[in-house]
Amino acid sequence: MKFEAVTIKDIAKALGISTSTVSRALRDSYEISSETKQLVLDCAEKLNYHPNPIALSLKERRSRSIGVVVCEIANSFFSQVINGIESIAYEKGYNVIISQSHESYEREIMDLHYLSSRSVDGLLISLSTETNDISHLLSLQEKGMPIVLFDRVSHEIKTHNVVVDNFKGAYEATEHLLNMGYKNIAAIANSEFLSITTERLAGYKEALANHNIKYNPTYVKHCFYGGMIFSEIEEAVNKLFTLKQKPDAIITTSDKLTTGCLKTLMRRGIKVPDDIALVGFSNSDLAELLNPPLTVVRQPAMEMGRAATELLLQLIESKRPVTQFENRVLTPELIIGNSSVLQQEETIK
Amino acid sequence: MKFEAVTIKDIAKALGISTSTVSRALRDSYEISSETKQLVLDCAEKLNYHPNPIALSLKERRSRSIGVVVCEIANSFFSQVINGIESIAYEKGYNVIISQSHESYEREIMDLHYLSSRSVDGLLISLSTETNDISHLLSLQEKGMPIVLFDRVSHEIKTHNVVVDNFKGAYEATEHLLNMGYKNIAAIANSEFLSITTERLAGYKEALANHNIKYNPTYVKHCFYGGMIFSEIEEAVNKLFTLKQKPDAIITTSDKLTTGCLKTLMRRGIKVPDDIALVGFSNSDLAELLNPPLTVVRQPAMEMGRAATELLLQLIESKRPVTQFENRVLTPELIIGNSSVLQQEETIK
DNA sequence: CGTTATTTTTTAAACATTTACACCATTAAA
DNA sequence: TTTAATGGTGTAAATGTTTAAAAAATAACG
Repeated sequence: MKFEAVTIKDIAKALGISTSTVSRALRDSYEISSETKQLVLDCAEKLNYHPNPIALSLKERRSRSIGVVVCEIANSFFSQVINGIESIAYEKGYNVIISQSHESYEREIMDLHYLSSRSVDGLLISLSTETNDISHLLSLQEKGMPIVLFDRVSHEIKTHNVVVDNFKGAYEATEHLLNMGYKNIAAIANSEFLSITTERLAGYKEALANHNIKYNPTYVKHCFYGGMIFSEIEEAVNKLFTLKQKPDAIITTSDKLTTGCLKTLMRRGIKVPDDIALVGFSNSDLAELLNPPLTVVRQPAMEMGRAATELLLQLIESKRPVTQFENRVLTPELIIGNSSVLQQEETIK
Repeated sequence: MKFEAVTIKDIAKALGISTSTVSRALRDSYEISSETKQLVLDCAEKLNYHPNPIALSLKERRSRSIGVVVCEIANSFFSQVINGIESIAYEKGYNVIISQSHESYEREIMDLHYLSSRSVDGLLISLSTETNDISHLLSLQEKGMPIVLFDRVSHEIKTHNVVVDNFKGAYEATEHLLNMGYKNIAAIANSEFLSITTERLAGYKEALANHNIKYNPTYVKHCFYGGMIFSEIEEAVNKLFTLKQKPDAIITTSDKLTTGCLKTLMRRGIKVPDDIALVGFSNSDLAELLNPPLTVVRQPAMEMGRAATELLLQLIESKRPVTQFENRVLTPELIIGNSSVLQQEETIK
């Protein structure tokens, strides 16, 4: 049922020469006379010859493919990152093999096993929420596998990183809320394991401090699965609303948390921003269409995918072992909607 | 820089036996004595042997990977489909190589070339908007490449298809608008080339006919690039609003068109549903959070991906050539929001 | 014409694996 | 005792390609 392709042998046989001559002619080696070259090229053309990438992979011990592990494909942020990855990979003749960890540590390990056994030439990974031990990555790296982390990174592994300035994103979002007159700002954040969580919360705290607002730990709720389990978010919101001093604003630190939080508020009949303001990290194209149009911190996701892939290919194609690693930091963008702007205060600036 | 893996040879050398014995022992061949088997297995374990899939691919002339071509990854519908594809592929030990056509015929051809030269074992494809000639698919199929089409299909190629009941989805959406009292229902649709367009418009027309509303061709606007170019949608909306008899409702036939249309209406300050109602095909998770909560036709995207992959693997793994092809039709779901329900008429039913 | 230098081509090994076939002991049957 | 069958293992070829090394063909030169 498989179509058998034309091989170098077929060309050799057709022309009555050896396969090595054909091989060299095709790669335009200086050792082959130009007549023979032309002959081979014409014949290859005529027979519609295409080199077999698998045989090549076997020979060269490289597959010209890269593995990607994200927690979920169907997520605006990650699908945009993948878009960026794909664009560079396509350009450079690599293919992209994608797998999802579904935020599970176990699944992440299996994915990595799978990808490395499929002999990808390198790996792009954004850690799962459950991952706080990265020895699986370290051992892969030790065996020589080039790895680049993006978004959810770890400083326990020495390699290229691509992240957004999470501190800045959260700082600006929080400051924006403060400028709008909000004083009791709660945060709904991801798992404490994740780099994005600590960095974003740090920005949040710093903004509070700089505006002389005391940091209140009960205002910070963590959703371990980042909203993959919806009840997590409901619970976080509920807890915030049972506090004596209810918050007047919420900042959420990821796409799923942001939309999940809005959903919960809407279902509970809580008006945004009248009852409570909301600002969140989100890469949804629909932020401005939401009710209310959402103030979001938007990450240059596509750019992140592109940068990570470029760095990875650099690692893969480097002749000598790389020891100097780059930590590329992209800039997030605060897009102001109505979810953080009280109607009557809209004139405040 | 590449880590050299343990091979069957290393095991053979370590135990002083031949590679063929090792190979057979590992695949648990009946020809090998159980002592030898145990010896080999233990040794393999100890050396952390993993079979080289590339060598296997070369030998077996199959790569255990499938190629996917969609127009865009960062799109709720397609990312959900990919999620489904990935889940089945993972289960069955195949990997998924994704590429995007970006709605370009030329790019689609290049993608297919690329994937087939990478010797994927089969292809899953949803046609680009520009594709009205599928000879590239036919010639691939002729060479023995198993192909399954989904969502945007063509009846010019005999193979498995997985689609949603587009007629029904559009019919029910239109009928819903009619039931809500709307009479002048416009449609913003994709390229006329696409199967989804004709099927969905057919459902729309049939619903009108069954409610004794005359079909008005000027109410139907096509966006060739399905809203990938935003101005297309603006133009379509503008044209509808310059008609003498302005429509009182719009039905949109795809994700991008739906959100794009809502965006245009919002930017123009047109109130939905007060000024005009809107119902659209969409797989966004955020439909209920939009302003207004959108009435949408939702496709079982994940299910579609799963079904298409199952059918493809069936083709790939079939011993004998398959001649009976299945056209699997899934059922869409109409989710009613507020975008199609006039507030004062909310009681009408 | 014979020798050397140069150009061109072929041979063979390698990449990791599978498998038809051959081989060699045993052991059972004749 | 010979023959045949059986069980276990090794040899070698095959998958498609590259490449070092050997070989052959050609050219140059005295």
